[in-house]
Amino acid sequence: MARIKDVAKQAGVSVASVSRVLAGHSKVSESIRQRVLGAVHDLSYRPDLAARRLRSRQTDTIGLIVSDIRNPFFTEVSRAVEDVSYQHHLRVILCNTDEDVEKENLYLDLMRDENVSGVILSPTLTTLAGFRARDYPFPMVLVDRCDRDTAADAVILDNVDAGYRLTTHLIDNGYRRNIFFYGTTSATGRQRREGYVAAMAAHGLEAHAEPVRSTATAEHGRAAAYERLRRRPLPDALVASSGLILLGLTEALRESKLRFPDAVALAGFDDLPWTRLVEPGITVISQPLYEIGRAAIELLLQRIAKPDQAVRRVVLRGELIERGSTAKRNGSAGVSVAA
Amino acid sequence: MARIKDVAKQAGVSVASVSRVLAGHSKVSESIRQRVLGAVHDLSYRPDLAARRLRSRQTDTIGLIVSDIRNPFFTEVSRAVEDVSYQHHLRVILCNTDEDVEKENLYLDLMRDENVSGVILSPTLTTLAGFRARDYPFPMVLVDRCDRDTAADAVILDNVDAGYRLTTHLIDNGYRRNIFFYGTTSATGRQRREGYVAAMAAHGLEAHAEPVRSTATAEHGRAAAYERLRRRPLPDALVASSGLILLGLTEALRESKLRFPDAVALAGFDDLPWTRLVEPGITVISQPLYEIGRAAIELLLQRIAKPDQAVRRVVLRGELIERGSTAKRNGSAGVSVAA
DNA sequence: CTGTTAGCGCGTTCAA
DNA sequence: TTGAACGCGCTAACAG
Repeated sequence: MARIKDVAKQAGVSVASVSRVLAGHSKVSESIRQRVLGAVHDLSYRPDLAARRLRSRQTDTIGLIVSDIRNPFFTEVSRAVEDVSYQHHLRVILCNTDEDVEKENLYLDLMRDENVSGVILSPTLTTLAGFRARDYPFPMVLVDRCDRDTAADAVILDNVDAGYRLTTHLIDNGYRRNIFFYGTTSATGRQRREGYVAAMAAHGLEAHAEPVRSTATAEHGRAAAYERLRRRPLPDALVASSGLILLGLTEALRESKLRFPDAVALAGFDDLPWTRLVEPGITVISQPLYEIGRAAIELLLQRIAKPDQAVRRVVLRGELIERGSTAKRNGSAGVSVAA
Repeated sequence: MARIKDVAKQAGVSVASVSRVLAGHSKVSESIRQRVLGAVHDLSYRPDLAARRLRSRQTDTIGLIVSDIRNPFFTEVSRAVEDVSYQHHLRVILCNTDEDVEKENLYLDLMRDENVSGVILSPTLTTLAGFRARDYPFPMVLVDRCDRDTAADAVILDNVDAGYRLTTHLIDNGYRRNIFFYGTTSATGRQRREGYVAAMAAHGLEAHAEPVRSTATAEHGRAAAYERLRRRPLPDALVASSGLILLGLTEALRESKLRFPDAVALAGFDDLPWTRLVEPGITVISQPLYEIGRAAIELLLQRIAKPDQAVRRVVLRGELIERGSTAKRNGSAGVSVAA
């Protein structure tokens, strides 16, 4: 393995000159430049990153900490983060917390030890409470989860609005006894529930929100829905606060031999391929997933460049995609309102 | 930020003793141990990884290079890799190649520069040709893709067998004009096609394999299938060589207003949630995804521990999951064979 | 068992 | 513009 001193010797210059040529920002005569580049090529020299990092105190590495990469939301976000990072010559360290605060803290400690350039975090509820980015020794951007008073850059959906619109759509289409299944492990589920509750109240309807411990799998959502579907009377509609919970609800309906929208309507979040494929299609709020990831990494890059600039927040709007699972009911309230 | 010398001073010992206590493998008196640990705690000392890596020439980092993390196969594999890595105090650097050889090479160079402990790679066809793990300066394990003569540790499905069994199942159930859509960008698709061709031949049937440039999205599969479904006569069945292509085929059938299995049967790979949800369920070969990822990282850990041991290969068997999309045809060959 | 010391490979002063 | 020398923080020899 060739070292910088080997290159210097081969080129007949000092190691400092080699370093300068490689760094590119200092003034070096063209002749030295050429000789160094030639030697680098001849020796197949590659700078030692460990040494460079020790000296420069920079790692060109960012950390991506999510609850579970298998959640399609985070899958897509991580892809965007990796894409942009790659373009900026940054490596990405991937971490899954499983909504476990201890694991999350271990990973955050790891980020400090790694001296990463920055971190993109989807925090647990516990960590989000009173969260301040400047309490950490590295730049950090939150994604997907963030409260109104959180002191950190963040990229989120307008969750309250999304929950409100999705619920209003159901009500407009004649569904009145709507049950909202929301994940209790993240701020997102609670915010969407808030919108649901507001929409129900705005129409003089009683809200029924079912908490779901939606830790990464759809299983909890399925179980909760299945339990509810055994009781009578049946609700008019089931609403999921996330893509994973929606999957669980769909499974529960299938298992209960209930067709939607005839027996029970269904709606939720994330426009994943299967929501289109399951007949007659499932109504969802679509999030611009890749865009969210891209915004997060770009916010982080800006924060790295200007550590002291004011906190910024990117709030994206979800798109309501109406499908058969919430088709208008005959003689429904929606119709009478329209009349 | 406290340094090792600060800890040494605070504890009234030498830096070497601090290093020994932290390393744990040398003999140190209990009194020094306690004092060092106390000082470490008092000063909130954290060793500098950059310095440690420069000195020890080890990074405790592994690279995971896949075509696209959004492919559910790699999503699940990456989760397993991260889990096991975490347990072994290893970090994971995530890389997406998009089946692009140039990107793949850049990432492999990066792995060298990073001096990673090892790499898990899902190689492009180009890279797989004549691949030898020992041509690289770090331990490497292949996942998902591997030829018979590849000189590298690898974890793969028995793809030929899986393609054969899936096709045989179709034939047994009375489907004879079966078209196989396979991804041309990976060895996996070709191997599964091989099994398909063999099964068709074994029953005296003509094989029709349609190449699909399945670069990470289902779109190419959808387009290819849609094109074919416009022509007459229709085939008896569509078979996908991967989960993503299966998604595309399903979309094409939906778009063509063709119901399965009545108009055309459908089968493919990967037992993802949606294959159960799309009525009447899609027949698939299920791969033990998490298991594949786990086997890969464990193979890598063993290779790291014993760099010179013989090349090993883990070949897993897929499980045929029969669903409505390939229901037995009336008066079919399957019935007559069974009679 | 403990301390002293010499690097690991590089970037960056400081003089020239 | 260029080169010599120092030190980033740590681990591993070596000597005691």
